[in-house]
Amino acid sequence: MTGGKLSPKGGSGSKGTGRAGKSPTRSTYRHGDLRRALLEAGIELARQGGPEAVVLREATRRAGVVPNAAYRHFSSREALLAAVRSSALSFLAQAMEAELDRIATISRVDDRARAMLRAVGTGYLNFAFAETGLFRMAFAPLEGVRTPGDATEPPDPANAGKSGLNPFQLLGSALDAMVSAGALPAARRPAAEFLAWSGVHGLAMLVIDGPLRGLPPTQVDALGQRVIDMVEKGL
Amino acid sequence: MTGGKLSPKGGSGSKGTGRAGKSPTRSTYRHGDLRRALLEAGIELARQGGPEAVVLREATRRAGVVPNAAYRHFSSREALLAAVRSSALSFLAQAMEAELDRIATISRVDDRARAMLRAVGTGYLNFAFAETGLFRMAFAPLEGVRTPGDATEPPDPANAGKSGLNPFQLLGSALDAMVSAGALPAARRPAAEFLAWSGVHGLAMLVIDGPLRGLPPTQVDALGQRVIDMVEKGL
DNA sequence: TGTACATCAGTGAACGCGCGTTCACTGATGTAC
DNA sequence: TGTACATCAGTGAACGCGCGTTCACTGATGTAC
Repeated sequence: MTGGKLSPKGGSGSKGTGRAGKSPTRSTYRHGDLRRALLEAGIELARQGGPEAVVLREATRRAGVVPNAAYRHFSSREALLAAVRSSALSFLAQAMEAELDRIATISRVDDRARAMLRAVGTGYLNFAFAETGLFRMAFAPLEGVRTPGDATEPPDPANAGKSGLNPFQLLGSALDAMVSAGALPAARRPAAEFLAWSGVHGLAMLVIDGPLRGLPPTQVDALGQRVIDMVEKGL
Repeated sequence: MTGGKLSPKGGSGSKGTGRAGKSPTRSTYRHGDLRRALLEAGIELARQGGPEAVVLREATRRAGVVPNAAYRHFSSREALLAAVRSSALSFLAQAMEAELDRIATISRVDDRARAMLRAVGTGYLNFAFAETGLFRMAFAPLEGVRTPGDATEPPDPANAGKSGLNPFQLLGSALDAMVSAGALPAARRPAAEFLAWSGVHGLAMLVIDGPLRGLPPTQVDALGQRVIDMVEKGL
């Protein structure tokens, strides 16, 4: 029984070398960083197939570990899903921030505020279309979690981008900027995030999962900008 | 072996009487209308738990029949799902028509056209919130079907309401009326259904499955009207 | 009016599937003396 | 510097689960003569 599934090429033994990553074999008995490996496998699974594809056993397979080993690091499949979802939300925030970075040069405050709103929306849609699986993961309803998207609720840093803001907060700050700049009447500010969010989220869902699936990318992008027009004008 | 699962209270024997409905026992060897019974069971399952809950074996259980009996009427679970989805779309169309009926009395054509758009949106949201499971069923992505919602594509009468129009067509006709009445510039008409649809669909998804889950009904309704305001103004 | 036969809707039994999760274990690591 | 021991990350084997689907069957119905 010596050896078994371990170490076909034997050797290193010392710790620190032991990040086997996605290889299904490993040279050490201990994995080294199994929690991270499972999380990364989970993210990859979600990327390809959304939340349903995040299967505990498959994650352990990819980490080169026996199925129940996962329970040292996650109390259940749901717990793994929750961690993957936090990452997905964080990626979404980053996509939104990337669009925000592109408009940093605009000087007029009202133009800039409006551009922020558009950037936030464009980043959201870009992510939804480029990373369909992760986008669906970000908004998957999880049993235990009160507000599934978690984009609205307790500002968990795990859900944030580089700015420290989560996707929902990024939208909120764009709207605040519009009010400050006089581009949006203060009376319209309350709950405005839900209106704007509905517009882009709806298009995303129709295109990703729904009746608009299969629409050519150029048309999807055009539609995206028109939805954002509608939101900007209609708020 | 005579009797078995059949006929505890024996009797009728003649056909036509034999609609056993949801009762798990039946007095005839033949069921009478199993296809319909399976479909209705499927609708009930979808109503309670959405598409995932439409489980072939459970539908047969409710129809009081052995699991594989379903294959006399549906070639696979997917085929049953497709039939259930058609019904769901038809119910959605009816909910929209019900709202349209309420505004039949408005005389000014432009007011009336605008009210049609609002009615269509309101009916859509009412249905989404009142019949969450069926709403999700209506837009579930099915393997075999080209355009999952089927609300856009070949106008299958099975998806329609009393007017003969499916949900997508109802929206389109409201927008056409707005153009005729001068309430919407013709230049804005193309693809306008996708913009309007995105707004209401997004809110529906956020509330049903997403981060806005659990919001009190009054707030949900208020938000619904504001989204419709945004759409009307932003189109 | 009666009999023979084809049709086909439902039965009965069984498959393989992969999943999440539990149990008792063993081997490697780090620490106290 | 060496030894004893506690810790705990990963192993190995097994569960029960319900699902969709296939097979060969049998019983009821309708029709041709």
